[in-house]
Amino acid sequence: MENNKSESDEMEIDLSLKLDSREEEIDEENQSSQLVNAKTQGKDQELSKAETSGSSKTEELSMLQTEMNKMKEENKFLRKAVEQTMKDYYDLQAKFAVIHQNNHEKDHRNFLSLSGNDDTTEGLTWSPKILDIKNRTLSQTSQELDDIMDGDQLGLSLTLVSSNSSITTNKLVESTELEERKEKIKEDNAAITTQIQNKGNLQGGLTNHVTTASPPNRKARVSVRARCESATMNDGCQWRKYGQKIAKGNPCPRAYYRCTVAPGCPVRKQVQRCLEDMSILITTYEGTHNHPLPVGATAMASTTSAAASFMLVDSSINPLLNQAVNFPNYHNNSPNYSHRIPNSSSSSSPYFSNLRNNILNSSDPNIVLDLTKNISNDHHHQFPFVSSSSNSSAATATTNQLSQYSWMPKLPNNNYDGNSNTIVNNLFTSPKLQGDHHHHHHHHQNSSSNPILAENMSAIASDPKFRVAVAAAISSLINKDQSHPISTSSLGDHGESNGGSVRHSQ
DNA sequence: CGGCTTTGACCGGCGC
DNA sequence: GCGCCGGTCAAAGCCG
Repeated sequence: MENNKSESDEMEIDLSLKLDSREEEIDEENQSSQLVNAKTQGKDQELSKAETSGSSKTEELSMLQTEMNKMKEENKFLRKAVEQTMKDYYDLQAKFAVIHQNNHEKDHRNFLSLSGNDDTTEGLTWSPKILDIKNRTLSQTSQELDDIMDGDQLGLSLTLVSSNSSITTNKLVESTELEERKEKIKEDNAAITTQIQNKGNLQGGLTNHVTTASPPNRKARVSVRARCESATMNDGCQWRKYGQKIAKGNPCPRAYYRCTVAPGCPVRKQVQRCLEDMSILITTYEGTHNHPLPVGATAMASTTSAAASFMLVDSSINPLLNQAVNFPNYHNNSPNYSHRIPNSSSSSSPYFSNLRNNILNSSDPNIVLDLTKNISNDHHHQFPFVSSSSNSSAATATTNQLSQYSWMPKLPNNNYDGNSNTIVNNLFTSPKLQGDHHHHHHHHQNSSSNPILAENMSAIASDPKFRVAVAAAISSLINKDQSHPISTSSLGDHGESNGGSVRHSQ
């Protein structure tokens, strides 16, 4: 652990240096952009020579003021980015500590699994993740790093050596692995630093910070709470009931369904009425579809995807959460989802990282999408809010465009004090609902700290294409990391609430 | 008749 | 080891 300390210090220094250098570069960029603006102004002035000198001065002044405002906002953003980077850095540190601990506690045979897909390869889970960060953010860097990462991703070489060597050798191998991970953490910091390069470019930031989930140790789940009169929600998939039980603590029977869209599809779902409010149907999805899903899947799919992405980023930091995340996923071969979107929403936005941190504090790995909130009563539009199981406070009711989808009933207010991570349904707000907010976002608590970012977020998040893109991106990210798709189905299937014909589940 | 639901039996994990 | 509990199986019955 002392080694850890020294490493941390070392990395901290590295990070700060990188940050400094980045800021310098950014300053240079700002200066150059200023020069460009100045030149533009000069041309403008030439074109309007007829103007009086007084008016041109006024114009120049206002432009300068605008410029200053821009700079201020950029500085704000940069500050946020730095803060976020530091936070990520500490998160990584924590992660490293956990892995370090795991390395000593873990049975060696855990490392003998040939792929990270093995349920027992908890110790390896983070390697592909970091690799992914690297591939996405530092692809332009030296081949050495790629080699390091490749070797680490394989993990196989290490484990084989381990299996054929004495215990002493194993320890050496472990330390080697630790060294590599140490390297990776440094590289990860570099990746985060790279993220700052995209200051002012939200999308770039998103791109860089994306990580992918490692194979969960146990099946992850995404629960959807929605008001529904019928027995099940019409989520666009075909389901076959294979069991029913009365779970302890809830007199309402829990029904078990299996996806029948394709033979052998492992996706299951559980449907149960909420004890506190019988009008609320809790649908829990689990597993990954082994078949293509219709393109139309946007509503539930995107929401659950986003939820999953939060957990996904989360899981990159907290291995414990890794085991629980359910991602909506589409089949690898599905042409509809084969395109890759290099970013996922979650991480670079302060809002999302707050969300992530909230989830991080939760001991409950499951995700709950609460679609029972009312749309109209939210005058203080906020970004997604998560309540964790350790936190008894109910999720703040917010609006959700999802409730406007055909399969969703009209939703009255409901406060939910669940035991899971509850992502309130305004994950993505509709453009319509949001229209007013574009002009008044500075009134909102969360938006006030960074209006530009908030506006960007709003604009992006309100784009339906973005939601589809997020779902596709997540699935591709996940698929890239794993030879077999992570669980997720869930999202995929209900995704096309409009399209699919459900034969029986209801 | 095929596909579905129903429902009691069965199984494995977990805590005591 | 035992009992509880959640989840699944599979036989029987239902339905279009």
